[in-house]
Order: sequence, then structure tokens, then C-alpha cells
Amino acid sequence: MTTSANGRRRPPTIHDVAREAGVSRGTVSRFLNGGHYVSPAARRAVEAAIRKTGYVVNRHARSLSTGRSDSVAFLLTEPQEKFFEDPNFNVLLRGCTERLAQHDIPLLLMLAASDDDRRRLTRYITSGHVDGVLLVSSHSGDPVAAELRDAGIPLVACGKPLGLGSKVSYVAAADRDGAQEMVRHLLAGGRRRIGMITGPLDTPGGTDRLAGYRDVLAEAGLPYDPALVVEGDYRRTGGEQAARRLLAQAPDIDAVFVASDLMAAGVVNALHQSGRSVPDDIAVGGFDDSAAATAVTPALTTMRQPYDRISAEMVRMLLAQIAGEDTAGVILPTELVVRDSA
Amino acid sequence: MTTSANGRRRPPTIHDVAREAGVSRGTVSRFLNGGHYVSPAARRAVEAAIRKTGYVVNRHARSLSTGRSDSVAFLLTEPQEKFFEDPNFNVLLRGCTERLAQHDIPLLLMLAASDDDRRRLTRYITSGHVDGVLLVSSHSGDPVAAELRDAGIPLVACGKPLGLGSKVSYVAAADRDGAQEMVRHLLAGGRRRIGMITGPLDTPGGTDRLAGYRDVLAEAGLPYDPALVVEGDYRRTGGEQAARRLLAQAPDIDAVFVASDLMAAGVVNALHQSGRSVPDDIAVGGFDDSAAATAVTPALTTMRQPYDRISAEMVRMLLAQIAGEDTAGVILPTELVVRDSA
DNA sequence: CTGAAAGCGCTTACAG
DNA sequence: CTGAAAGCGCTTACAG
Repeated sequence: MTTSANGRRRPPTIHDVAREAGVSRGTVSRFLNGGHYVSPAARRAVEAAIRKTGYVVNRHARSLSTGRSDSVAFLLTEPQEKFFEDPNFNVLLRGCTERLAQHDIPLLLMLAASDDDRRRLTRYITSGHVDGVLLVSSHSGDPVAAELRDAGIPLVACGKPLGLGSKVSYVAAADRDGAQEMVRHLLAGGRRRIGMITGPLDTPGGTDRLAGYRDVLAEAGLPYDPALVVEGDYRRTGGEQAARRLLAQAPDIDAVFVASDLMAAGVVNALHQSGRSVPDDIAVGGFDDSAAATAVTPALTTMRQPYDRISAEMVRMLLAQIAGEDTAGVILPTELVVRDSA
Repeated sequence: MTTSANGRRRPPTIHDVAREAGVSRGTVSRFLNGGHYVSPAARRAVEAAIRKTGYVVNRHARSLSTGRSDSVAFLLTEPQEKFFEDPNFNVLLRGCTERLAQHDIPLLLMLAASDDDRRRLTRYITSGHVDGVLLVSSHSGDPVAAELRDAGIPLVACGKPLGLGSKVSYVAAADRDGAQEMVRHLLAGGRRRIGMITGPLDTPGGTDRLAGYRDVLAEAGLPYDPALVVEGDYRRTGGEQAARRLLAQAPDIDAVFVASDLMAAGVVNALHQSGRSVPDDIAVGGFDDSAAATAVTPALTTMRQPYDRISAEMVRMLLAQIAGEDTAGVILPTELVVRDSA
């Protein structure tokens, strides 16, 4: 801090640094922006001056000049309870925050609960106050992805945005492969009457995991019985309700593949209440390997989604887009984690 | 969008609006900033021009000029799992986001997991890139509150920051009163051997709720038995462990007051595993009325923390501070919510 | 490698 | 009530 004429503290500017270092402001700026075309002597003088003055760049001024904001939005466009209830979300948010921190880029979390929010935030984003957007919004029919893409905003979605083809970059887990592996695991455990509780069928995780389930039934020569499949909503209570419906429709099941750990936790609850034991009477396989998997008894056998890699890829791709590169879709493998429930 | 000489789209500026409206840029700016000293005719012309051009203010330019950023940080300085696991956090974050949205102020969520993060973020904040901070960090010994206060950053904490006296504005629930009410409720239900699982005793919620528990025991003429009190960590698994310890130390308890719903959910789990029924053998009273209260069976009787009001007050006070006013501490009442567990 | 200067898009006294 | 102008703190061709 330096003290101005009126005695008020004022953060040091590039001008103070330049004066202190005995160079021009241009030289200080060049030092700040990569140090190209700065002589060793000038560099040392500027470094010392920065230390002495405690200079920190004013990002508003920089942004005004460069047209970039050096910040990124993490935009959620679903009812918020859903995200907050789901431990996956936290892991993803944290991963992205950490990766961006490595580039000294702050992450602006934006919650678009209502259509009103959505409009305000879209306007905010498209008016250039953010360099790019990490989008978490799996449902089809959500206009945000298309709007942002049309406005030319760098954008990476978590999960393939349905209905946008390959127009929007995304990072997703190998849902279908993962579902196959889980169902094969249930079969390998001797189960034959395997039910499934899916995610919402207007999401890729909803349809793809169901497809994987059907793949393996066919592979094993087992018939596909619609009474064994109930649609869920990725929520804990939704899992409970779906399990009760499933039990009513098919009381003879010996296993259930549930499309998310959070729902699976609800399923285990419902099964216990119906007097079934897990895994003895009914094996339960989850998906995610989120915190929900180990918070329930018995701990869930599940498919691990590589959220660390997902967030790392999302950030990498977004930064690449901001730098002007083209990016596409990335699919990352899942991994079977065997615990007690199946 | 207007098109510049080189054919690239460029967002309209105040200059475009002024030209379109036939007034000076100063007049447009005055219109934008409250409309004082703008004639009705000029106002109408500017409004029309803004509509026609699709003008949106460039916040970087505004901030550079005003020295304000018109954004606010929501800063978390604890291990993140804790926050994300706890539904209270989500409610608080959402409430603050919504309140700030009413003022068109975006909320920057900042997660300070490591000391390194903490330093980087403190520097970021103190260099003026944010007008104020909503701080969630209950533990004493956390240097962030003091650092920000010393730097003169507007600051409102959620919960009273221990060790800072009344130097930092905060919003808190009436922890002690709430604890008293819960313990009275347990007594009214005929319980006499009431255990307690506290929050961390270096947090105000930890010590104050314990104090309320002791108040009511004394009031009822019951002895205070240290064997009935176990310290928890506000986490679900911590609640389970604490319950097992409590059961080992005092197998004859007929009730437990647990300082958070999330811990209480773990407690119910542990009690069930030990063969106790809730509430028949042991009544369980929680605190928060968070989502955890109804996600467990039996649903928790608990003390509702008014998170909507808490977030509203935090935002109100922060904006007041930013406007140059002084604010102090605010304590909001809690409310008994009777469900099935006690 | 370096400095002088224009420019980014606003706001805000100032003079009228 | 209004316009002309300075200034916020940077970056970046440009000329040297």
C-alpha cells in the first residue's frame, strides 16, 4: 500500500512499480505478462519493486484492456437441491476449483434455479464477464447450452448434452460400458432376476446405463422384462419409491442395478423396510462411487466415476477453447468397486 | 451487437447508446446510475437506445472507474467435505445467492481447503477484486476473519467468530436458547437420563449448545454427568462414533440431544445397530432441521435454524457495510420441530 | 530490449 | 439538466 495525497491507503499500481524500478510502465507490464522482451536487469529491478510495493495487478483494468476476464463460471441449471444432495456434485465442483486454481483462475459458481435466474445469468455471461462456462445440466430441453454456444461462449458440459449432437464439448463417463460391467458382476454373483432403477430417461446417464443393462441381459440370454425396470430421478427418496414399485411389480428379484449411489442408498433402505436383507436376499449395485456408497450399510458395490479426471478434463478443455482451440467430446472409463452390497 | 470495421461482432458500448439516443455519454451513464439529473425526454431516448442496441454495461470498465467490483465472495475455510456433506451449507449458499441476485450481484464461491488456498484467496480478496466477504468458518484459530478485518474488507461471518469479540459482524442462531428448548422437550417426554453429543468445542455452536443443555439439567435439578457428554465433529460418521462411545460410557441413557441433524442421523444408525429402538428406548433430538432430519427413519425432532433469515441478514449486513454503514452481530431464534425421534 | 502513447469502457466532478 | 474532459490501471502495437 502506498499513501496518496489525501492520506488514504491506495493499492500500488503499475506506475508505482515502474517508478520504484526505474523503468517504464510498459516494461513492468511486459514483465507481468510473461517477461518477454525484458532484460535480466530490468526483470530484477521490477521483481524487487513488486516485492517492495506489494503490488498486485488490478484485474478490472487488465480485463478492460484485454477483453478477457480471467475467470470462469460453473453454471448449474437444475433444481439446486438435486445438486447439493448429490455428493457427485461436490466432488466435481471441488475438482474444477482446484484445477482452475492452478491457473490462478477464480471460479464463479452460478446457480440457475428459475427461468428468471437462467435469463439473468445467460445475459451476464454473454456480455463477456466470464471467459468460459463449465456447465452442469444433464436434462434435454435445457436451452442454456444452445444459447451459450450460439453466443460463441467457450463451453464444456459435464455429461453429453442431449439433442446438441457434437456441437458442444463435453466430458462424460462411459455410462454404457460401466452399466454392462456392473450387470455382469451381478450375474457372476449368481443373480438371475436382476431389476434396474434408471436415472431420468431424458438424460444420457439415464438412457445409456439402461442400454448397458439390456446389453448384458441379451448377452446372457436372459429376457428383457419391462416389469423389472423403474425410472428414478437420481434422488435418495426417488430411489426408495422406485424400489417399492419394483418390489411390487417383481417381488422375486434377486438383484437391482441402481443408476446412482444416492438412489441406491434409498433402495437399500426400502429393501430393509420390506424385510429383505442386502445382499443375501437382494444384491444392490450402484453407480458413481460417491460418498453415498459408503454412508449406507451395507457399503455399496458400485461403478466408480473418475470425477477427478472428469473435472481435470473439463478445465483443460475449457482453457483450450478460451485459447482458441477446438475441443470435442471425451469419454472416460468407469471402474468396478466391490464392497458388501453385491 | 454492433459490427465494427473489421466485421467482428463487438458488444455495444455506452458510446453506441449515446449516439443512438442523441445525447452525451455522460447522460447515458447518469441514466444507468440511478437516473438523477436526466430529463424525461433524455431518459426515454436512452431507454429506447438501450433496447435497440442491446446494451449491457461492461463491468470491468465500471469497476475500474468506481473502484468497486459489484461482486461478493462466499468464502469457505474448512475442509470441504464437511461443508458439502452438511445440508445446512447448501441452504445457506442458496439463500445468499438468491438474496444477492435481487441486487444483481454475482456471488463468487471460494473454497479454501489448504493454507495455500487461503493465502491466495486472501490476497485475491484484499487486492480489491471483491467488495465484501460472506465467511463460513466456525473454528477458532482460523486467521482469515482477522486478516480480512484488518485489511478493511467488509465482512459478515456465519456464526460468531470465536476470539474476535464483537470486532467482526456475524449472524448466528440462538444456540443456547435452542438447546435449552430441546432438552426441555426431552424432559417433558419423560426422559431423565439425557446424553449429549456436542459439536466441536472450539466452535460457538459447540460450546453454546452444550451450555444450553447444562442450563436445563440444572433447572430441572438433575446432576451434570460428564460421562453423558461426548464431543462430535458435525459429521455423520462422527455422530455414529460418538454414539457408540456414549453408549459404552452410559448404557442406561433414555435420550440424546445431538448438536446437528447430520450427526443425529449417524446416531440413529448406531443406536439401531446396538439394538436400541428410537424413540422407544432412546429419544433423539437434533439441531438444524436440515435435509438430514427427514432423510433418516424415524424422522428427527429437531431445532430449526432459520437459514433463510440467516442468509438474508448476512447479505443485508454485508451490503450495508459496503455502503459504509456499521453493522454488529445478529442472533436469530430457533424453533422446535417435533417429528418422530423424540 | 524499451519508452511514449493510444486505447479499453466506464464514471464523475466541473462548468455551464 | 447536460456535455466535454479527465481519470480509473492496465496492455499493446509502434517506433526506436
